[in-house]
Amino acid sequence: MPRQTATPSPSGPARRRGPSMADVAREAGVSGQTVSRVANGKTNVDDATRERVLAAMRRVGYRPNSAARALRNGQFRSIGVIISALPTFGNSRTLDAIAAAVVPEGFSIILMPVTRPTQGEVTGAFSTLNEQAVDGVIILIEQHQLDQSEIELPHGLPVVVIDSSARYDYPVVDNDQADGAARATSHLLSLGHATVWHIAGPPQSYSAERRRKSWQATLERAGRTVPPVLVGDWSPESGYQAGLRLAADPAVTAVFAANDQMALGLLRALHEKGRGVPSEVSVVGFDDMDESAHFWPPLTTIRQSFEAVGRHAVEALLAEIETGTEAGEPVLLPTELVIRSSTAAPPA
Amino acid sequence: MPRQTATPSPSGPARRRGPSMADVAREAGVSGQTVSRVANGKTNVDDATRERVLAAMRRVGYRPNSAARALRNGQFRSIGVIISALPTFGNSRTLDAIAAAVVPEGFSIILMPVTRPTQGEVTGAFSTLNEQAVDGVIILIEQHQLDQSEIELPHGLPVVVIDSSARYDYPVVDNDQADGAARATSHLLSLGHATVWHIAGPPQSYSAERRRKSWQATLERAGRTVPPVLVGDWSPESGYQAGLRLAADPAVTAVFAANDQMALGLLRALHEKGRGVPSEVSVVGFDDMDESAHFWPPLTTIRQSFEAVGRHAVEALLAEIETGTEAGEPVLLPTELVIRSSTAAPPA
DNA sequence: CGGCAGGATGTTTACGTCAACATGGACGGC
DNA sequence: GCCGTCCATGTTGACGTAAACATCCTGCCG
Repeated sequence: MPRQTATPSPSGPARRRGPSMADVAREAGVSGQTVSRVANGKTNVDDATRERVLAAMRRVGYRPNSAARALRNGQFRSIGVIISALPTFGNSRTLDAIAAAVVPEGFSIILMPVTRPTQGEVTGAFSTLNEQAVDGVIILIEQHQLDQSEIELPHGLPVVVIDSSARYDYPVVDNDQADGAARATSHLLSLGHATVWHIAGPPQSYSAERRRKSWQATLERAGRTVPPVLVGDWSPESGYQAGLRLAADPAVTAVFAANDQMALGLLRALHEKGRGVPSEVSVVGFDDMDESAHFWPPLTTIRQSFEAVGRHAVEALLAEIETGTEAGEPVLLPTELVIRSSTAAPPA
Repeated sequence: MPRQTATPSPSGPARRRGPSMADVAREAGVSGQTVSRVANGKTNVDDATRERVLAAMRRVGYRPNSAARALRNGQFRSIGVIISALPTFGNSRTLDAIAAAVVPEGFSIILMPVTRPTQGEVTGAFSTLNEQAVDGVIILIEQHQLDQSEIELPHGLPVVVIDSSARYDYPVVDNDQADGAARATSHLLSLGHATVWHIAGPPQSYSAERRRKSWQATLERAGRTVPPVLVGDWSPESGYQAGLRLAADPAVTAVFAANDQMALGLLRALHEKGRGVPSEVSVVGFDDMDESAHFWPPLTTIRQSFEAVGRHAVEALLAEIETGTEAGEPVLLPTELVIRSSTAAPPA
């Protein structure tokens, strides 16, 4: 067998390009332009011709090349979602809502995960943003994470932020954290509790801070003493640790946890220490996860609508892409108190 | 002020195209090709020239146009993920792992959510697949959902499936469902329980079926009676309903729930009926959610590594894209039994 | 029956990038 | 000192699509 001479054909990935409009045009005996017209549903094409082209498309297995289309039209019909902590309850819900809202508009979602910039590597979001590939961006990470990352938003790129932080220069959509925390606190107060303890989220989180401040303001407005804050990190484990301390204090009769996961850890701590819920201690969470209705006892909590947040964010972003002008006022979606079995009047 | 005459400028969305290589080239006083070479990190460029080009890029705010690149190279450097039920624990975890694995390779993730084909609308995945926009696809939905959807995979598109179903013609990556269910069942048996009840997932789900069969086989191999199966739908509520029935039967001392969420509902039912866990009834789940360690009592469960699944899926897909040949054998990842406090020996 | 409107279809061109080839200058070997 | 090499850089063209413009045909009006 003779030594194989260098083949001129591209050796590597065997990049078979699919059939193009020209192929369809040849097959149907029309010009490429007519194929384009059919592909785009233009009306000024004879029915017979249209049928012929459609048949040819099917025969050769034509699929429009989105890259060529994007190049030609100067539009990608896709939006990026900068996200970290994707598997988080709220984030995955919101992402799902964004995806659902975007599909009917004919846009695609490009995921731009923010990874820790390990040893100077560029983060995913950064490298993707560094090239033109999306028509707009929805930011689903908290302010402090964005600050830490080396991401710089390209000038002129439409952006919508999902967060409550006031520091952003971009349109913002979020649930009304303050509203929810006030509802939770008021609910416990109205049951007759003298005051309400609080397990807060991490202080870097704007949402956590917002909930904490609103809890505090609600207590002060009612003229109650404000107990010291316990600080968690959203995780069940941190709720458990805080709960262990709370359970040891007989004065504690009502606790508002800044999310349902910490509430879960708290419940476990109370059970372990033999404190009855809600007979001795009432607990309110925040989020209303699927699981919360089946915690033991079923958790009273604040429901926020991640679906609505996702929908509004997409709406605002698409409007900005369309018109080139930023949406005006921030959007704050109301929350809802869901009363289940973890709250009751304090022991007599 | 005179009536404004029709401006020749494009009225609509004010589609400002960003600066292109030509702009950078003009600014730097070099040819477009040299800009291209710099942008792609080619070595055969004089250092001084490179610096000049880099500076020009920064000055004009150049970002490469990925559409033009994709068109030119015949490659999109992006992979699609066909997904339904994104907010689900396992799916969001897997998606995150996929995204993380894909970024270092310089690929992007395009989300292709499967929406119910309401009144003949095309689903997201379908419409996206219908055009060339990705180099490969990872399918993260179950066989029966794919069958129901009107999705047809384009011929020749590299595909990897995350599922255990044997019916696929594509490379498959998944956790070893049978392995996990066998571990769970054996664990309970080894504690001294006469037999093990089972709350199964929906029968359309291949994973659910696989777990059920393995549970049954394990019992039979040990010569135990096989109790009737209770069928749930993965939700905590369905676990609760099944649990209500189980709690009423004093013969029940050990239950294997096909996922942690149903186990949660089961726990609630047992508490409500006053049956002690694990003193009277032992419970094992499947998944090892973040929350499971803080259920009451902390749940013994089967941990599966969604991270590994995502990594392997990406690896297989990229290899297929690269070489054009399908990966060979299905990959089954082992599971792990995590023993916590919801299991113990049966009451004497 | 000339002329003209309007619809169907074809031709040209540009979108931004990069492989392939072309050019031109510096340097080393003989 | 001549020629061949190698390297930096420039020029050309093609990827697939669709807007803009050109052409041709049909049919209707005066």
